[in-house]
Amino acid sequence: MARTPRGQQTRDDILAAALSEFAERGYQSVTIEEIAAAAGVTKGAVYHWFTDKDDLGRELQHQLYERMSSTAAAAFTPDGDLVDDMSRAFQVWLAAVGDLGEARFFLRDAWVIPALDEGGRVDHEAAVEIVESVLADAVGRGEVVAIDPEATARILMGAWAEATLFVLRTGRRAEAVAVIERLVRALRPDHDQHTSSVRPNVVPQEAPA
Amino acid sequence: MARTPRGQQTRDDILAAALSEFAERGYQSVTIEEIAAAAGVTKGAVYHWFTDKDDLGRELQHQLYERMSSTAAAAFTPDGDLVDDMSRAFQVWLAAVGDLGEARFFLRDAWVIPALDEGGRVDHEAAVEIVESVLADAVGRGEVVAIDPEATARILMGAWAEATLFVLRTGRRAEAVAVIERLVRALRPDHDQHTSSVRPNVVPQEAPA
DNA sequence: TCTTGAGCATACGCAGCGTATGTGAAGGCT
DNA sequence: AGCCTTCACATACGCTGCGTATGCTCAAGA
Repeated sequence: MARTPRGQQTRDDILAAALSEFAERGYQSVTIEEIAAAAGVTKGAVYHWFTDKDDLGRELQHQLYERMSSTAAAAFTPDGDLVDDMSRAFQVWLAAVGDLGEARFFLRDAWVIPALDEGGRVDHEAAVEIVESVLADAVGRGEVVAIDPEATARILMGAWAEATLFVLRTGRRAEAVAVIERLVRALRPDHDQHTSSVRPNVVPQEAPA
Repeated sequence: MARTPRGQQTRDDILAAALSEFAERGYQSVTIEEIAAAAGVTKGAVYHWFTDKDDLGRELQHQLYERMSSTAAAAFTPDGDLVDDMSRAFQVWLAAVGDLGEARFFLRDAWVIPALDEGGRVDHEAAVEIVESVLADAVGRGEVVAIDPEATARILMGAWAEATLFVLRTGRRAEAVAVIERLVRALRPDHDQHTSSVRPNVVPQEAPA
């Protein structure tokens, strides 16, 4: 695809311009020519590097996914506490997310770009599978009640996405984190057996804003 | 708008045809002329009853919302148990939802039809406010831990929507209901009172815009 | 019978996407 | 030193689909 350094530069320019426009005005209402103009090239350049508008959108989705998920996925420790891991992953994710426009493009417009079941959703499916396997492990260790891992993973991702938009819209980050943590904590077994090992009293390392 | 019975009939035909097409192939890829053809009329009839494609889409969204939410909202009893109410509301909602295509149109395409913050989302905002007020009441009664009602309502709605799509895709209704119930149960106060000391893991990050 | 307006059909302009084709510059080949 | 090829775009065009402007038809009053 990208061969010469000059070509790579224009390709990056196009992607950056497209992300900016998409974040500001939404995927549908942005024209190829507008993207080209914002990148300082013409339509031909865009169609040289991308087959069509959806291809460009999918590439951007993939880049955003890489940026946000790579750090978030690292927050899941192999045998760590599920609630801690999820809470940390969510906050790392929040830090990696850009502004509200980018998040809306990433989380909402994502469903419009491919035909909804084509190749563009592989990233999202991969993310679901990560959460799913983490949940399955936790279930296996008895840390979490026996609950369908796939259903739980997908539903949690829905909550996750909505929480992201809420934080970016309102700025009330602590509230959203508290809710997410509370929801994940719900997956722990009931306190009937009340083993003291499940006592996650986390000491704050820094003062919360 | 709709004056004569014949006109009302045509208008209903257009709406029915549009919903069918949207559910099958998605909002964007369906043409006005295709809708008109499916309804047995021409484009002129569609533009006689609706100002544009988005207006038609918004009307359908509103109809679907009415159908699904009217029953679900009735499941919330004035001073009932929150977990029971939410669980019942979710199942009533599931029963009112049509097929997967309709749900995808309703839950996914909804964010594309207006400019995302225009008048089309009033239904969704109203639904959020219902849940929010129910939560606020429950918080006031001490039935639910002190938690931001708006954040909780929105995040729960995200989980709710994802659970709906999961059920319609997989048919595993019981699993999804179990997860939803579990998540709502998480909002109840802990039996042992160590909630107030729990702080989320703090990740260094500047406040978003 | 004539008018009026509601309910649609037909025809058209225009934007925006994708394609087909043209062009200049930077290397290789001989 | 000329030539050719390939990359990296630009230009021009056709086509689709939206919205609009206008024309037609029929039923219900006047």
